Amino acid sequence: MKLNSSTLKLSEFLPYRLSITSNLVSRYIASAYSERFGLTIPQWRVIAILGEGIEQTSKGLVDLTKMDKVAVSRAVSQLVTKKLVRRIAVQTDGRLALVRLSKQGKDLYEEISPLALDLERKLLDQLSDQEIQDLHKILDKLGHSVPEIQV
Amino acid sequence: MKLNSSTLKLSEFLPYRLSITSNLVSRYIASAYSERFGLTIPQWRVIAILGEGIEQTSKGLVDLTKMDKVAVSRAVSQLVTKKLVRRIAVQTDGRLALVRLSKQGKDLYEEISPLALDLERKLLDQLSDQEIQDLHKILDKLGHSVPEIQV
DNA sequence: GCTATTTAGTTTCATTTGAAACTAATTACA
DNA sequence: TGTAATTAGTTTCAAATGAAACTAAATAGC
Repeated sequence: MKLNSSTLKLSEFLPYRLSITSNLVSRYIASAYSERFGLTIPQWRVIAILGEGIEQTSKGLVDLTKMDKVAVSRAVSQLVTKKLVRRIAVQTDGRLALVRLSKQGKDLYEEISPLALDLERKLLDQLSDQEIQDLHKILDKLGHSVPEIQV
Repeated sequence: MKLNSSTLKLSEFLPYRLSITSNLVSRYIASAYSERFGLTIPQWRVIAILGEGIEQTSKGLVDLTKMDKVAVSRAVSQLVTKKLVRRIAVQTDGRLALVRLSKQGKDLYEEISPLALDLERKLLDQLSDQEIQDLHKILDKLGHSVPEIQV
């Protein structure tokens, strides 16, 4: 394969290819969550993090989801409205609120997470285990190569 | 490395990782084009395609950039305003207009394309040639794994 | 030839997104 | 202590995005 070193071809330009593929995957995943559970990707990410542990502050969610604080703020508000999470004030620091899955939220998490893993499996179906490992490693490296705010 | 087969961890969930990394890369590239040339990513993609050949219809640009026709329509209009491209009516088919780089557009292309390759090189700096080839192959496979509209 | 369908491209409108400003609380430190 | 700086989180406003409706031209099928 030509390593695109001196001539520019958009179809082989990696930032372009990465963006196209990622958007394709995101749209696929987003439509599954939206159709089946009425969730947006930011909402789903918040639920996924909360499902992994007990609770998080919004700041914790920002760090763990890599979304910006506006996106997290909105996703949490929407999830509160849907009664999937609750906000719990912290006595010792009035700026903080812990976010925690409600019973309904936990049930939803239990229902979605197998689907998510299944979607991932379908997506990675054509890749060997080696390629999946390679991809993780490559994404790590790319993340570290981008100046400024890293993954 | 754990292959994430039965438990869900967002930080290892590939659709998520792909999206985060791709957005990071896109933001990095977008800010370079915007700061130095006042171009958006869609505008840049149109110029990149036109720089590879002589001219294209908007439909051709849609197919080659994988952007939707609204995005292409807007990018072309903006580039016409900036006098970087011209629209040329087609005598034999009144629906079509060919889009072609102006002299200024060509000059800009000549200036940007080395920068683009340079940004790509910086980004891929930590990857071996083998890994770069792997990444291309993996993106191909992922694109084909997504149901419906493929890359 | 004449109507129906398809195709190219644009416009409209509603939603999403993100930067910047803002509020409220905490911490630093003179 | 009291003021300045920092931190958590929300709101506001403007720009980007995308689906759907629309215009105009070409093609298909009768």
